[in-house]
Amino acid sequence: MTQYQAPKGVSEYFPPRSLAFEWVRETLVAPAKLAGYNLLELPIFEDTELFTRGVGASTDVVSKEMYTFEDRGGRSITLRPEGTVGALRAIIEHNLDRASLPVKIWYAGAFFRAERPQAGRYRQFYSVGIEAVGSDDPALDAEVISIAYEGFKNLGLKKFRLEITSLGDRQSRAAHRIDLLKYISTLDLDESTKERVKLNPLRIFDDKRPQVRLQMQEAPKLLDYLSDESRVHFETVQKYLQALHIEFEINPRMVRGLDYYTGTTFEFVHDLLGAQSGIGGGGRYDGLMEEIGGQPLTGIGFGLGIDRALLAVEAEGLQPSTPTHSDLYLIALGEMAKVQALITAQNVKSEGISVEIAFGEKVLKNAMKRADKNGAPFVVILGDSELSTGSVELKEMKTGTTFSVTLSSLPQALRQALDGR
RNA sequence: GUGGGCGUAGCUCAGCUGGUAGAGCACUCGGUUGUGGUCCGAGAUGUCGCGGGUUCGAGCCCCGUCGCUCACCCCA
Repeated sequence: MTQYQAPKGVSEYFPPRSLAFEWVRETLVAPAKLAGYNLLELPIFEDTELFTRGVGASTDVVSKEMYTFEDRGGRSITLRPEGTVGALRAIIEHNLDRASLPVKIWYAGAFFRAERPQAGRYRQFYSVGIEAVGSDDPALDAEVISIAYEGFKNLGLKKFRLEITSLGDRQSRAAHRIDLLKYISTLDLDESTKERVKLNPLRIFDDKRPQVRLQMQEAPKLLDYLSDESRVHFETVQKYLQALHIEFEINPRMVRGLDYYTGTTFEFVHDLLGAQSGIGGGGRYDGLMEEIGGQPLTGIGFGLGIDRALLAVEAEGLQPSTPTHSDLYLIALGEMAKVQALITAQNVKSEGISVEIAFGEKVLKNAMKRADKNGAPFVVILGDSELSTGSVELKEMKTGTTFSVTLSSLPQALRQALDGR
């Protein structure tokens, strides 16, 4: 065993898998950019209170999963467990919500939760998120959902589902809560579950244990308590999704782990991932801006798990579209040739062609083997004869054919050859 | 925080009822001078996670410990 190991439960990506990770991240971000969302680069830590206020003290995330520490000034700092609250804080702090609404931003990066790791669950994980603040138009809900949907679809994923529900507005939930508590009080539950119910009775819908699920079969569902306004909003969102040919199922038992969600709420689940099947989720948060000191603006957003999306991609046997090799492999024989190789590589790269130089190779045969392993479609050898004539053989590895080009015209010749393949 | 499984070469793993370690892949070199893929040959590689115990002797048995992993709780 090596002396130093990465901290427990972190996900690390190195070649070649890091290329797939990068591709997943960019693919998930792309639809947001196309819809006019712009980058918001955020700190990875915030004042602890921001999360306890925003995410909600009753949540597991806040009550037992935060990486919290004291900085040198005695302030309580927490590594961000999710992205929405920090994004809204930045929007408020920098008055981004004074411009035309809705404010539409995206972000990507690491998040932290101090949980016991398992398949698809890490202590440091990566998400892509978007937030749209300042509009309660149901069309915005549909857009946000469609952006996530397009991202997963563009990865090539097939075996994922979209589940949606509405958590209603304040009135809807107050009415439901009374009946739900009444129902729950008749159930036979263990102590820790009763405690959870006290904090947020909706949580019990998420319990996976059969003895609890069974008892919850007949529980009153929030969807049946929606106010007229909430119900119309939810129905309109559904209508839009249908128009976009985005398939979904309504899951009245869906509960999100964060307290701020209201109204439209959704989750993307993948069928091949085991216990941690959620690859993304989000929803409206109509009281959150005010909660953390901003204007009373409504908003909606999502977080998509890059780690889990990558696992899903691999589970479906999909390949990233980005190649792991360079366009050209450049072999230099001798000291003089090495200088020329560096210069040639510079010229080739200026044409936007990727090139790798064979470093430290003395034997041509071995250099060729390496070229083959690299997978580059073209190879050029630079030796004494090439230096004296100023012309090189450009070899296409797949066919084994070579053609002679002058060093100065190599970038253009390569461009042609690559385009012609 | 609770429970199950597992820790042997860079990777995937084998190692029978205890006798101080092996395979495949990968890697390095070679199969006559500057041309790869296949094939053949040669080579390097391990404190068998760590500590203790039982034993003449432990990779194998016992205890502890650390780590990884899967699941529960919960979530991306």
